[in-house]
Amino acid sequence: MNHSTQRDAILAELRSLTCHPTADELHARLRNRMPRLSLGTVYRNLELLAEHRVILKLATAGSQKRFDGNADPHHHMRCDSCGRIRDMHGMPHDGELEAVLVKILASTGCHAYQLELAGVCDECRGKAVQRTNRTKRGGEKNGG
Amino acid sequence: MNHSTQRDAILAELRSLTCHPTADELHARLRNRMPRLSLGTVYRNLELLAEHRVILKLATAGSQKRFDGNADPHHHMRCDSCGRIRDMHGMPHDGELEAVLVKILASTGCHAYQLELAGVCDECRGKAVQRTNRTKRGGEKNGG
DNA sequence: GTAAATGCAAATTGTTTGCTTACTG
DNA sequence: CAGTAAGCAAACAATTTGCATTTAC
Repeated sequence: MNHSTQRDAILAELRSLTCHPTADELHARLRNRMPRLSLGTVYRNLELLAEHRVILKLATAGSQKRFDGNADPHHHMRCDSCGRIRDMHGMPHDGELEAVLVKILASTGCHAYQLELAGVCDECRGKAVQRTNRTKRGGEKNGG
Repeated sequence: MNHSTQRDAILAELRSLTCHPTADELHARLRNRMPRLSLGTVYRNLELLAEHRVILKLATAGSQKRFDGNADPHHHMRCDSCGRIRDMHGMPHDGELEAVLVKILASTGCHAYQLELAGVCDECRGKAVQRTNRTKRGGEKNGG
């Protein structure tokens, strides 16, 4: 893997975000600074970086691939309503969970895990009180 | 949700499998018996069944959606080498893990979780001893 | 100077949708 | 019969690929 300006920029951008963007979201952001950056390059590099375990390709039930600049194992929650994926840190029993998972990794010989919780996020739960289900499905326009 | 012959067949087929087929894998299998079954119908029904939580739409890092006839929360392992997804039951510390996750669901208000472990499956590890890495990437032709 | 990476566009793949006809209750 | 669902084909979206050019070592 040679050095490349584009790859650096992609990685830096991804790392600067706490959300979990798709390839085209990253592309859109970077295009301001690098107008000639092509979407294909973004795809190629994200794939490459994930293969080298520099970043994480998320396991999600969604229709687009999402990436995470934080390659350390941690947990995600997918909101049933808005489709956003959020990091769960500092959730109750987090330490306990971590401990069990470390043991499981060791005993199975696996190198990583991804945990996706499904539910309705705080933000959407808040909304639901005011206007109850105006739209049927939130979809996944916003990635989180 | 009305009753439908096709939906029954799709569900039965999915439940009869321990692997986690894609829509077109299911379609291919069913087509023997139901030659006029269309792929669109398979997609529509899988989506519907998953929405009603009768089956599980898997969260995976792969490029195709995979479904699981077993809607009860359980764990999966994705093989880095062959791409197959396997159920992990009876793994060490399973009970412990379950217990923590139940607590976490309760305290976060989530209704489900999916855990995907990543590593190399027993079968591939076996092969690797005999012929070390003849093909670079196993891809994900075989779904698990 | 050779291998790797880019940009661009075209191709491919997976999934969804529109519409007409056929079931189900 | 009124509402769902199916079949089929066309549309769509996301991702990958081929190829000529550029960049890194």
